[in-house]
Amino acid sequence: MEKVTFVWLRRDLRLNDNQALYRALKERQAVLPLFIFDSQILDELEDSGDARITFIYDTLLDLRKQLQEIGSSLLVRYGEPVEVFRELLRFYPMHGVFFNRDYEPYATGRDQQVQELLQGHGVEVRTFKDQVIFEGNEVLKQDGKPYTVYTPYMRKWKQVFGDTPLKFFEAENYTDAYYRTSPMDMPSLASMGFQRSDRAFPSSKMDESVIQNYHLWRDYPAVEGTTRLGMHLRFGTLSIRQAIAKAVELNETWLNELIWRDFYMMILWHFPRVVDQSFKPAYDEIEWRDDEADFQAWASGQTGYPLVDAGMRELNETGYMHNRVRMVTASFLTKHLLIDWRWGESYFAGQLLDYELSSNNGGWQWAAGSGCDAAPYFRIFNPMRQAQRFDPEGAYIRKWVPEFLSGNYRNPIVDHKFARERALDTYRKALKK
DNA sequence: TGAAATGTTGGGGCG
DNA sequence: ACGCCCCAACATTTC
Repeated sequence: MEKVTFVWLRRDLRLNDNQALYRALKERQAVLPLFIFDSQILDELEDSGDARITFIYDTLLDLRKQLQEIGSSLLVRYGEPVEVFRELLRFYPMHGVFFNRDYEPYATGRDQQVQELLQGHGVEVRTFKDQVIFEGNEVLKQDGKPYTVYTPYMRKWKQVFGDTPLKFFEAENYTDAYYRTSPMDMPSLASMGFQRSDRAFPSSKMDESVIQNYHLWRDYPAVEGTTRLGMHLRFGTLSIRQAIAKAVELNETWLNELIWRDFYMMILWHFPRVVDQSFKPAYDEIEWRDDEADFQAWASGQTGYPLVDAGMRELNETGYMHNRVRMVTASFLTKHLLIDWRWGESYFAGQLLDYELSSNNGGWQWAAGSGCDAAPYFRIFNPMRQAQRFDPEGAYIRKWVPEFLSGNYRNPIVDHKFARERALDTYRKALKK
């Protein structure tokens, strides 16, 4: 049996412009892509109908089909990755395992264990940069330390990026290097404890007119003015390099948003404690109210503030929320209701199809004021004013909170002026300690 | 990638 | 013609 080189796919679910796959195909023979449904991650999910699992599953079916058309296949397993590799070592003579680096704390620990296991068996492991343009140590301040403020980071990022065109990892010409095999079975969704979801997923195609007008329309939730590509960047069904190239060509504002993505991934990699601690430690002195009933009202879109409720209902029904509204709902939970940002972050993590730990954590800590380069604590969104400015016709609110106009809408859960002053008092008290 | 409170200015009504 | 007041509009400060 010939020696196989595995390419372990994780958050890079595509066959083209995928650095690990490209390098394996170019440098090796008998390359077999592998995906592992990580039971450590899946078992933590609360909803057995989680649409993201269906999305991954259907994406894998599609990749397997593409691979079968060229005489290869996709190996899919369910379990703890270290155990899966231990088993694969018994069945396959391995030449190597290639994969793209992941920067989350859980993933780095897991990948380290896998690497040790494989190297202990004499299998070469090679890892690559693929899901970001610049990794944590590639954009640093003069003093060699990481940036913790976005704007100077963004300037340096652009300086390092320069003006040479991006190189893509075009793999089409190397299909002979795939492992020849008959079609392989995949574990069923049911066998992993999941049911199929019928939720609609956004397209991974980049809409040029949306990108061109991004700076004009991105703040209006009633308008289809954002790209909705977050999910595809999360799972790698769109390459970040393709997106960056398009942004450089068409829209600076969108480019800056993509740089936020690198920024927050870099922050998470350098400061993994932000996963459960405030970037600014003083903010962990805040006496959160943590009121369960208020949290439920917020989560279910029953706060009596139409823009907040519209956002939460959009999230609950579609798995998506417009970015402007994410800021408003997050500000409302942390400031008006004085509920710990971790509660909100965790709720978004469970609902958002495009959920990405680094960005979600960064965004929540930004809203709560606890993050690096966060909004100062006294910057409190007025949900009525935000609605006036960004949904002036009320089209977004009408769509998600139809009873707002018919007069059956509930009273606000808390008075704005009162909640604002309560938040200021509570934050002030914690921060002057 | 705020909003509210406070300060300043200037036009117009009016005695 | 002038001073006074009101208040909108804008600017600055404060949270």
